[in-house]
Formats: sequence, structure tokens, C-alpha cells
Amino acid sequence: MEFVKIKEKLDNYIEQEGMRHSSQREEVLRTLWQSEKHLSAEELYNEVKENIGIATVYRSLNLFTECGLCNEIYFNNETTRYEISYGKKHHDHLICKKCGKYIEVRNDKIEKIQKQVARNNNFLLKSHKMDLYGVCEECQKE
Amino acid sequence: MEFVKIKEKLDNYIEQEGMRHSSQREEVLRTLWQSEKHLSAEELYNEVKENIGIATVYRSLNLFTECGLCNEIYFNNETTRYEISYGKKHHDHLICKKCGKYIEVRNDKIEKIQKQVARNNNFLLKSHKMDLYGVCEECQKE
DNA sequence: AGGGATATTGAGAATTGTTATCAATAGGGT
DNA sequence: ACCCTATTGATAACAATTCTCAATATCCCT
Repeated sequence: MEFVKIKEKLDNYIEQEGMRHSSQREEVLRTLWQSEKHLSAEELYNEVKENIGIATVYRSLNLFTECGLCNEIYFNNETTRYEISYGKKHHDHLICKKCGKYIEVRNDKIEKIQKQVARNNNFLLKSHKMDLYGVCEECQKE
Repeated sequence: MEFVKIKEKLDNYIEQEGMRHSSQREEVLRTLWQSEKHLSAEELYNEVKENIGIATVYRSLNLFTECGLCNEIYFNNETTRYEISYGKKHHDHLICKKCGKYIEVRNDKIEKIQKQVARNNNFLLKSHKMDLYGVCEECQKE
């Protein structure tokens, strides 16, 4: 998705909440958007530290999460990572234990069964998270 | 599973590794075993703090995890919790966002599809983790 | 455009969960 | 019973994140 769209979503939220605009927040958002990977707060901070303090990076990321622009990702007990989720469908992850790579996958069958499992337990399903751990194709060759 | 069996597994590991027995480790293990819930290190420590220091609790839990007696559980970024896994089949969790309760579920269909997804990506599957978040039956009534 | 109320920022302190350090204690082979 | 060394407990260290507060920036009002 283009950055303008994403920026717009943030601006809408900011106005709706009676907050103020700031160049720092925009730079954090743009940096996260430009990155192909799932960045941690610290990694993101390293890209912007000439202009922005670490506290602001954390504050921005929390704000983006709050307004539905990005997702917090937790793998095991590793530090939290962030990805822009706005406009993206939910996906699960294959995580390579050797190289740490994340592969995104979608599977509708699994989502159906998840709903079924929830129904069987009279559970009102809101969201889910599925991670498959193993060894990716490249790392198997070694 | 009876405690003797679990204790035996620990003792085997301890001997195999040339370690020594200790009453503290046994008490931590028994306390975890007696608990119906998934305890955090701190909660466990509160149950044994008259006899045992927090560092030993952490050391014991890490040891139990190492030798396959227990599992570390991570939900979101909450503190790590532990459950005895020895002799139990893998299960997933329904987690209530209101009361925090965890319901254990098993579903073979999902496991099959997971294997399929892995195969499609030439991924060598080792383990997985699936959490369903929502509202449990009781909390829906409120 | 300029002034003023207040949201935002940055530096560093505080907090939380966990691991490392190290002297005192205890297990177990001889 | 003795000795070697694994284990323990208190506390320091650490890493990730949030809080504090004075300085700065935004933006509403005129």
C-alpha cells in the first residue's frame, strides 16, 4: 500500500483523538513502512536516531498499534517486532529456527477449523495467532 | 500423571548429566505439578519462598524445560508461564481476553493442515503454537 | 501573523522479568 | 568422616520498555 494511504489513516486517528501532528511520528511511520522486514523498536531506532529519541519510537509504535496501523509480533520470548498491518489480510508465520527467517502464509481451511473449535467451546473468537517452527528450505541443505 | 513418574524423569536426567539431587528442585517441581494452572516463575516463587530463593526457582524451571518435563508458555508479551508437559499430548489454547482463563484444546485436523502448509513451503516442521483469543462462555454472559 | 494553552519530545530515571556473580552450604563418592 | 565441587541465596547486572519532567513545537484564537 502507498504511504499516503497509511499516513492518512494516522492523520485521521490523530484528529479524531484531538492530538497534534509531529514530524517525528511521520518519520517513524515512513521508516517502518519502507522496511521489508519486521523491525524491533531498537532496530527502528537505529535508523532514525539522528533525529528521534528511543522513547518517541516506542510511543509512536504503540500509537500505530492502537489505531490499527500496525501489529505487534511476538515469537517465543524474543523482543517485540512490528509490521504494518493496515490493508493486509491476517496471515500466519513459518519461522526458521536456524536462520530466523519468517515466511508469511495464509490458509483458509485453518481459519474455518479455528472457528469450529471456538464454537465447540462456546467461545467468542476475536483473533488468533499461529506459528509453525522448523527449518526452511535453504537451511535444510546445509 | 503421578508425581513419582515425573520425579523419576528428572532424576534420570540429573544422573545422566552428572548433576546432584536437591530438595529445592524437588519442591519446585512438586509445587508446579500440584498446581492446576499455568504458573509464572513469580507465582511459583510465592508458594515456596519460605524455603527457596527466586534464582533457584528460575534455575529449576529452566532445567525442567531443558529435560522435557515442562513447557514455557508465552501469551502476547505476558511473563512466561510454565506447565508440566511430560506425558501430555500437544494442545493449543483458547485464551479469554476478559478473565484471562486458558482452555486447552486438541484438534487433529488442524495438525494435518499445518503439516500440509509446511510441505507446500518445503519447510521441515518441528513444532507449532496456536492461540485463539476471544471471550469465554462465562464472560459472555456479563 | 503572533500569543498562549497544551501536546509532544528527549534524556535519563524507574520498572519488570530474568540471568550472572560469588561466597556459603550441601551432596555424594571415596 | 572428608573432600571436591554442584547448588543455593542474596544481590548485582541486564535488557526491554515505560515514566518523569523540563524544554520545545503545534495549532487554535484573535
